[in-house]
Amino acid sequence: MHENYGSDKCDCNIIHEDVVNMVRENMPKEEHLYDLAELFKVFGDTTRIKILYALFASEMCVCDIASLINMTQSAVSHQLRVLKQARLVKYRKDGKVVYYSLDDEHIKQIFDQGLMHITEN
Amino acid sequence: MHENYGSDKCDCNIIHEDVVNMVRENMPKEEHLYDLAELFKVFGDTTRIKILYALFASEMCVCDIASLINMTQSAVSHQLRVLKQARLVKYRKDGKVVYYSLDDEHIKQIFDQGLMHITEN
DNA sequence: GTAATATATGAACAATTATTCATATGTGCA
DNA sequence: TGCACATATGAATAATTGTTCATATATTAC
Repeated sequence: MHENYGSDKCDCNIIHEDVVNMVRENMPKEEHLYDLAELFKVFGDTTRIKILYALFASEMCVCDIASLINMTQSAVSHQLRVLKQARLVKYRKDGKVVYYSLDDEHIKQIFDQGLMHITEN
Repeated sequence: MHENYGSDKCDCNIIHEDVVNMVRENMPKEEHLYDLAELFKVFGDTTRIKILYALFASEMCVCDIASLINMTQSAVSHQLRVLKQARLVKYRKDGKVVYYSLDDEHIKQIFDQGLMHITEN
């Protein structure tokens, strides 16, 4: 917690210095916040969301995923690489076919909470 | 569930039609998946993540937020608008000062799960 | 070997977006 | 009325990114 929150760039006066200091103490590390944003960037694309939801139900090969979500094989392959780099999916090879599956325990809960925000009201 | 998952664009053959059909049945509505991606897009930016984490600790005015995260007042104001449009924050006015606070129950849990993904290993 | 199929990947293009700068709005105070 | 301050906003710019297209790699079957 705390650290690395300067105030060089801000162009206005601090109004409540006590509040700012208190909040600063409770901020997670910059690095964690950066990584968190990077993770959510991965979730911030409809194609990747669809792929992940598909994999909730079953492991699938690239072709089947492309067919399911109606995208080209190339587009799917590019996005699978992003998901793999984010350690969200893993794969196994069987001949020329590559099967992708989920590699994370938290995604489902994150998505469920997200859906609750969307559908509430 | 199910609906709207065609296969016109796919340029390869379905290998496992049974799996594809089963997964298709379990897919949420396209619209929900789109909205979910939109929500995560909002989370997918370090500045907005910082703002939200700050508001976990306390309501804050724009100036204080800018000072805390070391960004210009203008940049913060722009991002607060994005967060407001996503129904993630709300505000109250007191004279010329505008205080922002969280307007959602789920964000914290989403972030906590995200951090668990990041910090595991 | 060759052909066919599944997947991966690099380059290019279009679209989106975060920040900056300048300025507008609105409030309080002298 | 005029000035100072807090915030909002429009336009411009730079950077990022998703898809497409062409092509490379790898495996199977003949």
